[in-house]
Amino acid sequence: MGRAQGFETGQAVRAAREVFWRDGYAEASVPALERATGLNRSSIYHAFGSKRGLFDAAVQSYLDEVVRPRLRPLVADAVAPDALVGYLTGLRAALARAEEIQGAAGCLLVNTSSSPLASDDAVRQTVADYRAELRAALRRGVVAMRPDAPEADADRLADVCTALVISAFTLVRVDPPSALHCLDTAVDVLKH
Amino acid sequence: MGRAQGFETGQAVRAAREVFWRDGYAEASVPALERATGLNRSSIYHAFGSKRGLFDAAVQSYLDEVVRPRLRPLVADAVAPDALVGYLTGLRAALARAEEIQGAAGCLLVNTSSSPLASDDAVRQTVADYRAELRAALRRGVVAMRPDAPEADADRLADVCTALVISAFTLVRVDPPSALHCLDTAVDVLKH
DNA sequence: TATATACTGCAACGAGCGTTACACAACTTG
DNA sequence: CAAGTTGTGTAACGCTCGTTGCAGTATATA
Repeated sequence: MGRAQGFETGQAVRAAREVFWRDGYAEASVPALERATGLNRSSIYHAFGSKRGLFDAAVQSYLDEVVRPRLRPLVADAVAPDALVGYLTGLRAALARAEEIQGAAGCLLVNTSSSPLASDDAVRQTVADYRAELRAALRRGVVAMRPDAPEADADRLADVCTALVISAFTLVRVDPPSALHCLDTAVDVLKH
Repeated sequence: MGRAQGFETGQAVRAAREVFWRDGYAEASVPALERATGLNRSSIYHAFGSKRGLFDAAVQSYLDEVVRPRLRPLVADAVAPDALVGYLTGLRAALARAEEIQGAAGCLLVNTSSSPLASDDAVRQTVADYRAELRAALRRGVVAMRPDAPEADADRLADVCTALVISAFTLVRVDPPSALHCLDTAVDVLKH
């Protein structure tokens, strides 16, 4: 009963996500979020309670719609031998693309981890979980690639790949060539 | 001629540096900088012109007093074979220590690279140079460790180490164990 | 000692922030 | 059709931000 919501929630969250992605939590102003979502403050605060509530929804949407789809081939029942290389090259293309499309660059969660919001326990947990998820997926890719390698080698390779990916995210804004080079190095490392 | 400055510039910059390090540029408020440095706004603005001027001084001080001293053994005339491992273990200790002492964590420049300030050309250049400097130093360490290794191997090892170090910086705030593990992995990789 | 110069304290500025209050419009339910 | 509930628009709130003006103080030079 009552009036129906005049906008699609998922679409609004997606628009807000881009702003948080580009500007970070603190520097994403509510007026900017209004503009991006096309919503009035009233609608935002009614639907999400606060700026932080919208951010949390954006993070959830980021995990569900950006991170996990990209990692899916690495957590499938049967992981293809070249799934990890495919992930890395796909990510490379995405990083290069994101650079020119708009300001949103790198990884929303990695960006967040170097901000004061990282002191928030909920955020900290989310980012830690994300890192563990990424690492576990990459490890699956390593194992699919080299089924006979010792566990210690798989662990080490997974750690190295994870670090190279995170570094790429970190560097995209300030040094895009280095960022892309990180992912190339990851592919290179996997072939030795 | 005229009245002498009542505070030591280097000391004030060092105090401000900690605040920027902990909170980032945008979230470091001028009142917080006043408190940390013990200076009045007037003194800050007279000496540094603006908040941004103080930040630039803080970055310079960070490079001169934190980054370069730590990298010195790696750019000496004769680099010791275990200089790189020494750097990594020293950094590990520093990361673990910084966690408990105060909020300032990770690397001031790496933290900055995931913030909107990274869009500033001067900042971007500084961070890019820093990354190149770090990578070059680590490469020297690799070469000192394995004088007979092919160039391509040295490059790859240097890239991997650089990425592991940057990842460690990125993760310190949200997942300290993983951050320390990155540096352990770097040492591990160097021994294979 | 007189004068010019440089540093500091106090107070206020305009602007933007995130948030809230309230009235009105739209629609579902009885 | 009436009642009740929910979404939207307008306006303002109190607060903090970075910055500036200005008077006053301390020092170096002449």
